[in-house]
Amino acid sequence: MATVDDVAAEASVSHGLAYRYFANKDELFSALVMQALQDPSTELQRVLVMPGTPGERLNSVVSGLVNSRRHPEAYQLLDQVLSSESVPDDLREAVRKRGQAVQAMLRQLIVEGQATGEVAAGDPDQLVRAILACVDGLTRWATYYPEHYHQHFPDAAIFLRMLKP
Amino acid sequence: MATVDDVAAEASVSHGLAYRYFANKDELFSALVMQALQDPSTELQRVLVMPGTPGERLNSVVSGLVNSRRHPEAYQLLDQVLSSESVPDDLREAVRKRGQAVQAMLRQLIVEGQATGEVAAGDPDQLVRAILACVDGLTRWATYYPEHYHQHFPDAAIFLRMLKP
Amino acid sequence: MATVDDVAAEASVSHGLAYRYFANKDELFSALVMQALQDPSTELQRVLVMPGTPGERLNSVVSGLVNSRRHPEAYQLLDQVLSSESVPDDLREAVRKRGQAVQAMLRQLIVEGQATGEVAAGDPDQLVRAILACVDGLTRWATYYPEHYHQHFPDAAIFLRMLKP
Amino acid sequence: MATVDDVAAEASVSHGLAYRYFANKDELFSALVMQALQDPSTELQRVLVMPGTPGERLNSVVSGLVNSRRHPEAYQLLDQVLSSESVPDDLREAVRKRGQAVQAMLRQLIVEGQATGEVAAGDPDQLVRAILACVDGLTRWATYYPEHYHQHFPDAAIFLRMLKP
DNA sequence: AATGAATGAGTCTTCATTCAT
DNA sequence: GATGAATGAAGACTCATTCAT
Repeated sequence: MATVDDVAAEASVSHGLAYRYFANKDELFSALVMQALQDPSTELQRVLVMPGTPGERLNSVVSGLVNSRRHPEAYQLLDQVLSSESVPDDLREAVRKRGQAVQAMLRQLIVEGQATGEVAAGDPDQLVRAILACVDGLTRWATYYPEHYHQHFPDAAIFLRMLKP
Repeated sequence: MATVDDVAAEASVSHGLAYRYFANKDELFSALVMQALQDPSTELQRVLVMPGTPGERLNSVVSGLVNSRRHPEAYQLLDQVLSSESVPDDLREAVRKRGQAVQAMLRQLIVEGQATGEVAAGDPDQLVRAILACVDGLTRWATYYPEHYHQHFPDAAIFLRMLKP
Repeated sequence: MATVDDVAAEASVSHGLAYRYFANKDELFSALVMQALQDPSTELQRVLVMPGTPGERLNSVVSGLVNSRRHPEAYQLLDQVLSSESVPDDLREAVRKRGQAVQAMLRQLIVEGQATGEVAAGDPDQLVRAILACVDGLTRWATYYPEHYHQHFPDAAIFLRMLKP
Repeated sequence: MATVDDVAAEASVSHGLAYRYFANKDELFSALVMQALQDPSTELQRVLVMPGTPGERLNSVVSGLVNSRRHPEAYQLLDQVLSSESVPDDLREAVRKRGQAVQAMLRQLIVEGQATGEVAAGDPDQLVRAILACVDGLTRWATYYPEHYHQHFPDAAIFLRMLKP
């Protein structure tokens, strides 16, 4: 991971000063993550209050999730939180919690969509996991194969086929 | 990353012994990764020489990839290689190379499948990325949400819908 | 060789601090040696530009070399550099180079002294080696028999007899 | 210093076997040194019982000491003992003791030589140190400037001039 | 007797953290 | 508030030593 000196230099302050604002490295890192945790969530909230059938709103949500990975910086940080062992447990838990909120929201839309016949039958939990695994995978690809990432970024429509009846 | 002591303890030996077998930590770690790199790859090769139409073989490959994540240990290690900064460059490159080999193979099948009409039209590169992002995402889910992973493991059929015309 | 902890403790600082000033142990040790290499060399240069016959200047040089061993600390360090296997090659070479400079200077004076008849005839290289072996030997004695070293420190006149015609 | 593996390999046995013969590395090293301590001493004993005036015998002793450094291997080992910090104290003491025996012997001959007028007047201890410093210095030169060592090995006569009245 | 697999204490090095200025 | 000198805990690596075979 980045050293405290790295982070402080990035902010153009001394590492000593960082300890005036944050008790330790974990808290400094947590603060950065919490910030990333806020930004994108708002976008999702808007989708939830949108009008339309469950299937239509599901389309919007999934498209939003997929396309948000066109600028994956914030998500890459959240990714790191989950994969790094040196991250404090409570931070990892916070990130995981947020992931589960997205899961629950998606599950609700899927169940409603199945009721209206707009979404394929089947275990809604499996469908949620399938969709979210894809979105998470996109984040990883953005990180590790950045060269061709934008050129062949998959259209959200492809992922939506998984939900088609 | 795991310490040499961690790895040695995992094998129930002292860290000193590890250095009888591996020149340094990098080589120890490389050996573990190379092993993970071998094991599952053979399975994929078999699928390639299978009989059947491109679409049928594509079904097999994707099902194989998806279901291989039911036991994600080896893939988690490969995941780590890509995400950890402290991994030697040549090792990361080896893992990336292998990923690209899978990409190429999948792309070939998709192009053939589109020719026979078994696979949806569209940029084959996008389809490849969509599929592989999903598979990669499954590995992450296995790692960070292990509790409910097996209960609601998505059926390969869900992912195959992305390729359906 | 001394450990980094030893050297740091000698300077009453933590080993960690040593790494603020020196990239690694080799550079720390090199710095100490280079310092020892500078200090006494200046003295010799002054003798070379002294007035007087070759024989007189030779007397001064040899007396200077011999008496410099009354405070052998710096020379002991140079001694260590040559005798320790764990010293980096370039450092050893620097010390060796300096020894050869002293040799060359001494040889020149001896040849001139032989021309004026102030120095005994014979292979000048042998005479150089004889004189310098003695001086080196004094350094060793200072190190390993420090008890009686100062009480019976040999007068430079004794060594000068080796050069008397 | 050499590792136990090095020494064992030199003797074409496993390091494990070394521990059957020697309690530990120190004792192994001590045994090597003690062996070197025996060999050359016999030569000196013979000189002591030689006939002749003190001055003549002194000539023989010094010539013997100087010329013994034409094959300095054994003495280099003794050198190491004194200069290495990791040598057990009792071993260093043994080597030092032997050095002092040579000193005492030489001093006796010098005192007798001064009585007969064959040796220059002056503090006999200084003369002893001067002679032995030279001999020790020769050992060092053999070790650290081996290239030109034999070509210009100083004749014993040069050193004997230090004792000339 | 002989081997070499196995252990762990000791050393170099990094980096989070503290604190005098 | 702000800096960076200083510390020490932790990790990679070496090697003397032990012991099962």
